[in-house]
Amino acid sequence: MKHRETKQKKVRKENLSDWYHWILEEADIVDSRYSIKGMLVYKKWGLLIIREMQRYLESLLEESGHEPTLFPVLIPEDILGKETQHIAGFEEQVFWVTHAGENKLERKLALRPTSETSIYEMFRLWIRSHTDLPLKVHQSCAVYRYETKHTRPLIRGREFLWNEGHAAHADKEDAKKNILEIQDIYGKLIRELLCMPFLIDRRPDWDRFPGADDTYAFDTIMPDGKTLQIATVHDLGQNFSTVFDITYEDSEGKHQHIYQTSYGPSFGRLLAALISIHGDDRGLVLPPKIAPLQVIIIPIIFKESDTAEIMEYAKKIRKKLDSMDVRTEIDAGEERPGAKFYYWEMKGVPLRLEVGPKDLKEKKITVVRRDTGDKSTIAFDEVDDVCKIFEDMSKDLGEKAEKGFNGKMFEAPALEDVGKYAGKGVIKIGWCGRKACAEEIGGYVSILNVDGDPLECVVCGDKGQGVRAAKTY
RNA sequence: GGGACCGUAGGGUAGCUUGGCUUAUCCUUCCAGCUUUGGGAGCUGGUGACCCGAGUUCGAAUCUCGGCGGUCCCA
Repeated sequence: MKHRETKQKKVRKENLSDWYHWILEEADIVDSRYSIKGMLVYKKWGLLIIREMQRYLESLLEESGHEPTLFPVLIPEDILGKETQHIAGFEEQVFWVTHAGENKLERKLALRPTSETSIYEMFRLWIRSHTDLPLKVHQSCAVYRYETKHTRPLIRGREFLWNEGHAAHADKEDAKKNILEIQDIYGKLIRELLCMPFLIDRRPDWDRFPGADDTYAFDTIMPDGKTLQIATVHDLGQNFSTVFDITYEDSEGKHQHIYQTSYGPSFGRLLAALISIHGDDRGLVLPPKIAPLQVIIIPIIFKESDTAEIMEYAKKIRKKLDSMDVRTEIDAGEERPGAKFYYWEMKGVPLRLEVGPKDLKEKKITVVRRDTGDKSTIAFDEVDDVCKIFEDMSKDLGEKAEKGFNGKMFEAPALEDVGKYAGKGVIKIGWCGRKACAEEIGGYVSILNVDGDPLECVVCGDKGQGVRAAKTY
C-alpha cells in the first residue's frame, strides 16, 4: 500500500470550496484534470463509495418491484422531441451525435440527458393489459447535459452518474402511492446509509422537471449554507403517455392511457454532500455503512523480531472481522505508524485498530474512532464490539449532521431579513405564490417549495404560505 | 445571464509589474540505497515543468490577441 501526497498543504474546512477540491483529489475520489469541461474521472475511493450507494439503492428498488434495465445511451431526435415541454426544457443542453466518420447521419442522435423518452418508447411496446401494470424499471447509468454555467466536480457536470426509475401506473392513485414509496426509499438511502438530513420540497411550477405535473426534490444543506438538490421524484401524469400513446386494456376491455412517474438521485451529488457534511479538517469522515473500508489495522513493529508475531495477531483479528462481514484491511506498508494514521484518517475509514507489542502481550486491541478521535482498548475476544461502535458512530454522525442542519434554518418575517440570512441556510418566508413576488425574493434566494402554513407574502403582503427559500448550488 | 481572477514537474509554489541576470526557485511526491517505526523520521543520489496557437521583438514563462481549461463573485 502506498501513501501518496498525504503531507500536502493543510486546508481548513471553513474554506469549504478549497477544502472540497483538495479532498476530492487527495482522497482519490475523482481526478478532475480530464481536459473536457465538466467531465472527470471517478477514481477508486469515490467509485467504491458510489457502488455502495448503488447497491443499497438498487436492492431497495428491486424489493419494491423495479426491474433492472439498461437502455442505450443514444436517443433519436424524433423520439427525444415528442413531448414538447420536455424537449423545450432540455434542448439547449443536448449533446448531438451527427456523424459516423465523415458521413452525416440521416437521423440525429442525442446523448441521453435523461431517459424518459427512450424508455417510454419501449413501454409502448411492453404494456398491453392492466395485468402488466404497474411496470417499474430502474437503471444506473451516466447521462449527459451540456452545462453552460460553471461546472463543479460531482455537483454540476456535463456527464453524471445516477439511478433513474420509471414507472407506469393504471391510475393516478397508484402513481401517488409510488411517489410516496420512492420518497421513502430515497429517504432511507440518505438518512440511514449516508446519515444525512434532508428536506422534501414540492417545487414551484417553473422549477419542475420538463414534462412533469409535479416535482418533489430532496434538498440538503451544505456546510456553507447553500442547498444542494440530491434527488428528484416526478409525477408525470399522462403527459408522456399521451404523446407516446402508451395505453393498456382495462378489465372492461377499454384502452386507457397510463399514468407515469419518474425519479432519480444523483450519485455524484450524494457523494458531494456526504463528503462536505461529514468531513473535517483532517479529511473524509465516512459513516460505517457506506465506508468502502470500515476497519484499518495498523501493526506497530519495533523490532524486526516482533514482525511475524504481530502480523500473525493482526491477521487473526482480520479473519475474525472478515467472518463478521466487516470490510477490513491490514496496512503492512513501510511507512511509520504516524503517517498511516494521518493517511487513513484522511480517507475517512471509520475505525482504526492498532496492534503493537503491548496489545499483543495483553491480548488487547487499541481502537480509535475516526469521527471523535476517541481511543479505547478492547480485548481480543471482544472484537464483536466493533459492530456496536459502528452503530454508535452512525447515530452520532446523523445527530451531528442534524444539528448542523437545524442550525441553518431561519425565519424571515420581512424582505430585509431575507437578505440577512441569504446564503446562511434555509429561510422560511411568506409568499403569495405569484411569480413576480418570487422574482423579488429571487434577488436573494430561490424558492424551494410551495407548500406551507398560511403566512403573508413578504413582498406584497397578500395572503400566502410559509415556504422555504435558500441560495442553491 | 453578467463580472473578476488564474494556468510554471504528479501536487503546491518563486520568477512575470520593468522581456535578456535561469542551466527556471523552493517544498512535497515519485525512484534507488542506507536507516527508522505507539502520531506525518533522517541522510545521500536521481527523475520530472513554463496549457495550446498566432502575433510583437534581435530575444517571450514574462507583452498582445484567440482558443482550451480552472477558480471565485454577482443575477
